[in-house]
Amino acid sequence: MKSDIENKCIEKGVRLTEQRKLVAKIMSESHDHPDVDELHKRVSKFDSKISIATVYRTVKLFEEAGIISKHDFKGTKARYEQASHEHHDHLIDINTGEITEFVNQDIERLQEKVAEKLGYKLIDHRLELYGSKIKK
Amino acid sequence: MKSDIENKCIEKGVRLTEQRKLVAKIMSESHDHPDVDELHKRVSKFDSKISIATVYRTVKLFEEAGIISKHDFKGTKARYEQASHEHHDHLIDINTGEITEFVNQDIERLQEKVAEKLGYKLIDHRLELYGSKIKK
DNA sequence: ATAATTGCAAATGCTTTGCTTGTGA
DNA sequence: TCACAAGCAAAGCATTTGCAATTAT
Repeated sequence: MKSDIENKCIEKGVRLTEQRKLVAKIMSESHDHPDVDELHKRVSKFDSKISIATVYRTVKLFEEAGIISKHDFKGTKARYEQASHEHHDHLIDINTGEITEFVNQDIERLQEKVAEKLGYKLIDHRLELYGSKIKK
Repeated sequence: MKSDIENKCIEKGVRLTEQRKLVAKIMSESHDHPDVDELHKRVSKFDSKISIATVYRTVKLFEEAGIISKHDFKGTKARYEQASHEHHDHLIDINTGEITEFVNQDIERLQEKVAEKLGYKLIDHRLELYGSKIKK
């Protein structure tokens, strides 16, 4: 059956090819934040001839359609995740690279306030926490 | 006389060359957030033979010594500013690229709390607001 | 003196693109 | 059918690096 992302492509009128369906499927099933290289590795298991240029073009296309999100965390290549309904931010483990998602409405509200106070309408933001696990 | 950054270099035992002194001087006097290209342009007015490779090496050196800070804002090349005593975050005007610095202790505190709740010690963070000016 | 730094150009790493062939609606 | 997409290799862009010549301590 069709993957989540494939359905969103149909919704948005994004033309589907075999390669795009495959990237859609893999991204739909990935619950981490793979970079393009990793994504290319994953799709290559199902289509050994898919070009990395196609993967680059596809993630860009999906991102521009608002179907997936791109993140440029410090010191890493661009990573992608399925765009989710609820907005969230990220905490990155500086030792392992592990990513935890979180939502904090208080911070969200304060950001708007800060922007407003400075005479701006908040359009977008980036909040990343970098930390190390506390052993208990 | 010696620039702020030049003094910090002496403090930290960073070897000073003519080129480094010049970059130090320009960065000390710059109250914006120039990228390497812009910085190279500015120092070239005083030393037309300075290589951009040297500028790259110098900002990297200063950054590793904690004397200047590097920022990778969305969709731009790396930009630098003199490391300042008080921590602050940035609001970027999405239309003009203009940068406004701000501090918000409530947000800072909440970030620590979020990290803690997730089992992490907060080591570093990145908070950037992207907005457009409200015309009044 | 001599270990570190410069300038240059070549190399790098990630990402994009031109072009020819293939393909989805 | 035929505008658009894929694959390949080449190009692009920011940044780094090897090497021979120069310089700071």
